Amino acid sequence: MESDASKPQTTIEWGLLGQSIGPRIRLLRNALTARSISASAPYGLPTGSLTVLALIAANTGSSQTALARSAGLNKSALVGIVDELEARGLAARDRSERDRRRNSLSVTPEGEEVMRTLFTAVTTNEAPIRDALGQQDMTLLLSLLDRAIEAVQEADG
Amino acid sequence: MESDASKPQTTIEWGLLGQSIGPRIRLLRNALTARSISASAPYGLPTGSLTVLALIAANTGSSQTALARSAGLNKSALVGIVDELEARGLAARDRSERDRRRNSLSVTPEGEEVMRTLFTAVTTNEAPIRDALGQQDMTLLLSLLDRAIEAVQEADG
DNA sequence: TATTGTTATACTCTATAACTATA
DNA sequence: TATAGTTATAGAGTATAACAATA
Repeated sequence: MESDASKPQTTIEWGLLGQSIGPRIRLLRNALTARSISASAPYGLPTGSLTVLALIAANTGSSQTALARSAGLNKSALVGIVDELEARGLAARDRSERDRRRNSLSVTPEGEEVMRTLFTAVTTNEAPIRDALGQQDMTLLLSLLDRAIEAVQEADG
Repeated sequence: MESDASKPQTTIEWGLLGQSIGPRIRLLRNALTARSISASAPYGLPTGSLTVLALIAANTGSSQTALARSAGLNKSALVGIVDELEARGLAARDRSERDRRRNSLSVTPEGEEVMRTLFTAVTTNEAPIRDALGQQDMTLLLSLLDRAIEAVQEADG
């Protein structure tokens, strides 16, 4: 890790969008995705799979529609992800007894393991941010993001 | 605007990823993109174009490579965006005199106008977030995001 | 040799619309 | 009729690799 004083390291000049959140979110997403792909490629799982896996684990028995809403995804988009998780034996689909239209989702023991392994990759991935912000500001950032998420979800109905 | 007490409106349970920034960024990006598309569709410009336009305006004479780095994009990805902006007469490419490999980018007067029009769309787009956070927390969120961006950019070299 | 911009190409992610099976 | 999940399909966004022009 070299400290390179030759880099200007100026904050990006956003111009008219200086007070807008969109461009920043996009940039961060691109950067994190790029890092995440190289980190999780060995496991052959696409970026969003771990998120879905974690959501299933935290909401066992959830339906796919409910899960899609939590993940901010279209229900169709979720099908393929769950397909893959199921094919790898990481998650299970069971028909709900009470409403046979619904799938009841759960994580398998294998899924739990993979989840934890990938979790360390994510943590490593985000380490630069965590290090730069420190524990306190990181927590603050997360809570502000949660409030932002809540706001857009409410706005979109 | 109805206040609907019937909605549980619980914060999403991220489980293992409760302290991770990635899933939240992804979700916000999806939500904002969806809203942004419906907002800017009348102008026929893809989501990222306004960001690039604003960056060009704020950094007149910038090269494409420099711009790509600022926007967090691959230089190849930027070519198509600039192509479109140029085709619509919103931005101009001129060969740099001092280094004839480089393009010197600038925004046309027409581009300035479109930029301002689209800016109002973006502002409307993000209004729910701004309203929910208030001016102070919004500013705080933006500055934390900027620090996060700086951190990942430095980490990625 | 190294860098800027370009092209060709392919892949990931996500959405829309139409379908089925249940309710 | 309405909802949960599925399929088929299409589109936006982005990256990699190879190339030409210039340094």
